Amino acid sequence: MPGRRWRAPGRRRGAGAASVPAVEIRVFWPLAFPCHSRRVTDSATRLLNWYAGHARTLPWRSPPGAPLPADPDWPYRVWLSEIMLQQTTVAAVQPYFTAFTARWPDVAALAAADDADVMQAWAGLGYYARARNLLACARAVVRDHGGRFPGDEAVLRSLPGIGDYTAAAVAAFGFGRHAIVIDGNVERVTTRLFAIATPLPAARAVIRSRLAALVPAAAGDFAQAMMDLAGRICTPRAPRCEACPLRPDCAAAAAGNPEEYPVKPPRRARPVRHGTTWWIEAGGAVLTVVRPARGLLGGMRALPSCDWQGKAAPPLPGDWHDLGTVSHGFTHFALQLQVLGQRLATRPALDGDWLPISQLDGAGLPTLFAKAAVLARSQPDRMEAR
DNA sequence: CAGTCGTGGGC
DNA sequence: TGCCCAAGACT
Repeated sequence: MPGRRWRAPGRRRGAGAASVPAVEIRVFWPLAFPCHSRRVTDSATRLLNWYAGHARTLPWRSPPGAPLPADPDWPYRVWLSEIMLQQTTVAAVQPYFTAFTARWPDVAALAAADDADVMQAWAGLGYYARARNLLACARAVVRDHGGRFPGDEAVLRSLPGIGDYTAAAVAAFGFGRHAIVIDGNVERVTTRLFAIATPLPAARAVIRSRLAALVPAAAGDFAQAMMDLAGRICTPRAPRCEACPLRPDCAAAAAGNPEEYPVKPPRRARPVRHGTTWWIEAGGAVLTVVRPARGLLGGMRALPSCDWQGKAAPPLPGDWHDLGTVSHGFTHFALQLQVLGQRLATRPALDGDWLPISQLDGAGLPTLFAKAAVLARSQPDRMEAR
């Protein structure tokens, strides 16, 4: 039986994890679903056995085979991590997750936070709509759900910033519910496993139905295992099939072309846009603005700038000094941002906030404007006071 | 459906 | 260097 093949992982963390008896762990295992074929059940078991010995240790993850942490804020931590992990690497998320959970240890604390503080804390992580939706979601949980995250997938799905993937992930990882968790990792492993040649996104219906027959009772561990497998073995390029527990089952490996999955539509060329930002300095302070809530870098603190789609007039007349150009790549276009600077004896009457230059590093500028600020500060002699 | 929305790392 | 990529959601 599958349970006998399980062995205790080398290292474990979390309350009570080390004392969990084998018999208790076994109930999480995919013990013979009548609707599953033998082969599919074996695939899930092979993956879980691999995961038991190879799971990454992450602060938002309970160890393989372990019961859910008793911490009442566990779902909050899972949710926070999943929002941060959307299109973002584990390495990039970790310091932000640590900072957020230290500063806002539960959903009520986050819901009570000032918008500006959360946006500032999110600065540098990207996709800033996530931060706006993060606050909206925390406040909805407090207002509509008594400060406790719902465990039901459909209810989770109705909250701001939570789509199909995140709803399933929070239900499975945060509440131990049975859910079909599908992200880019799972898509890659699944399309290779079954050699699904339909291009994305049309392939998603097939992926879901194939996966539904594969997910065992331990749905959370299974999904985490798929992600670790995708990150370390079933990688986008040069997959290490020789080390893969699913090698015996994998149609793409058998055909010798795992790298050809998933099939994606051709990418559009990324245009280059040109824009201007203005460094306006007076008395050791620089003028900053908060960008409109929606759109690119929405809601973030920034330097005054044009919309880099057309011409824009400078916020004040005078002799502008060319401080250079910043190159920055966004998802669907590249930006060449010219930085023009002017140092004034007194602050002109302009909308925005004057920040001491010494405090700019912690001010929560997105990377684009942080680059522009570095450029401006690196050549103070280029700007003459008038 | 297809476009919008960041950033840093790897090759 | 330039391109692809990473635990997607929203419109």
